[in-house]
Amino acid sequence: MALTKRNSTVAEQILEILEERGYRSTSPRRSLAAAIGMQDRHFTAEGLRQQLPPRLGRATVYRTLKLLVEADVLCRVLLEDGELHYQLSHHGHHHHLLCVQCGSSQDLTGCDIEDLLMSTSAHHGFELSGHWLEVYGRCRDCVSNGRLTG
Amino acid sequence: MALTKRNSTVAEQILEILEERGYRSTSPRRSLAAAIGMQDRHFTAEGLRQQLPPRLGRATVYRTLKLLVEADVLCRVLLEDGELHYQLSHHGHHHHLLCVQCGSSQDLTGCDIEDLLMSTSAHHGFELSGHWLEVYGRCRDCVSNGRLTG
DNA sequence: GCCACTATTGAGACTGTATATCAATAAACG
DNA sequence: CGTTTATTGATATACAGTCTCAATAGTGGC
Repeated sequence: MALTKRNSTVAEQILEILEERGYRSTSPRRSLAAAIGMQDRHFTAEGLRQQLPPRLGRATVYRTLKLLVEADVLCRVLLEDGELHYQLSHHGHHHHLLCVQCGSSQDLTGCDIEDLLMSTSAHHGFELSGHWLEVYGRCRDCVSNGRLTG
Repeated sequence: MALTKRNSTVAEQILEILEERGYRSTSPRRSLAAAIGMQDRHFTAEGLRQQLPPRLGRATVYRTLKLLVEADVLCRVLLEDGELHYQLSHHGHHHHLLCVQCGSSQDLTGCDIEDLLMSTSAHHGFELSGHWLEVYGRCRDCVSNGRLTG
């Protein structure tokens, strides 16, 4: 259900996915989809709302974001300060490397976290059903472009 | 700085740790410490407040909880629904196995998460500075006491 | 014990995020 | 078209947490 760049735009794909799930294609949702397609970073609900016509109600923004998370179009990103952001989801369940300096994020791939958790949980007699992981640090660019750690 | 059960009560140890860090032993803090010592589960700030004399202000509860997290007396626990809880911290930085059925939590030990994250991050040119992990599932007791998955 | 100094408190206002209500509106489809 | 039903948005509300600031209360010195 995740987005795969083909010939259609991100906004079009978002609407398609919603329709596949039985949701109507409405004018507010088209605006939302277009705005989400323009984001190149993770964003907050309120930040997104400011980029939309003011007539679009707050509730609609939050409702739609929730739908899109359920549809795995978006994923939630928890910043180190507790702020909740959203970003396009590309890989089903995955985790993020969040740069605390420039705010960029990359997906954490090539990581056997799931396996490790599964086996460790088993040692505790624990039947694993889910987990939440965010990783904070500095991305390659920020590390090389200057030593400023602030 | 974490708690170690010796001859003194948890409440006494909490106050000692605060004093070591230069904070005064006040009546509200004694109430808070006593109440925290009574918890046998992770708890919310508001939940704790309801167990305290009403004259104890909301701000004081939140302020003290923050102090205790900084002092590593408490750690934060993020439930699957996004609710933030607190519980006594025993092992410095660690993670939790949270039972979604009975609400219990155990510390995740014998897990090389840090090492794995470190090496995987390095592959991405990422300089790791911190992370947040919570694991959800069913504890040993809930798994054996009945097959109900609800 | 008393004083002076300063940390701490708490009432209440405020912020930011998110959800609930519900009448009005607008898709979808025959 | 017209009917049906999802959707919307203004608004109220909820909730978690922080800020302000005058009043209070520890603490250490005497």
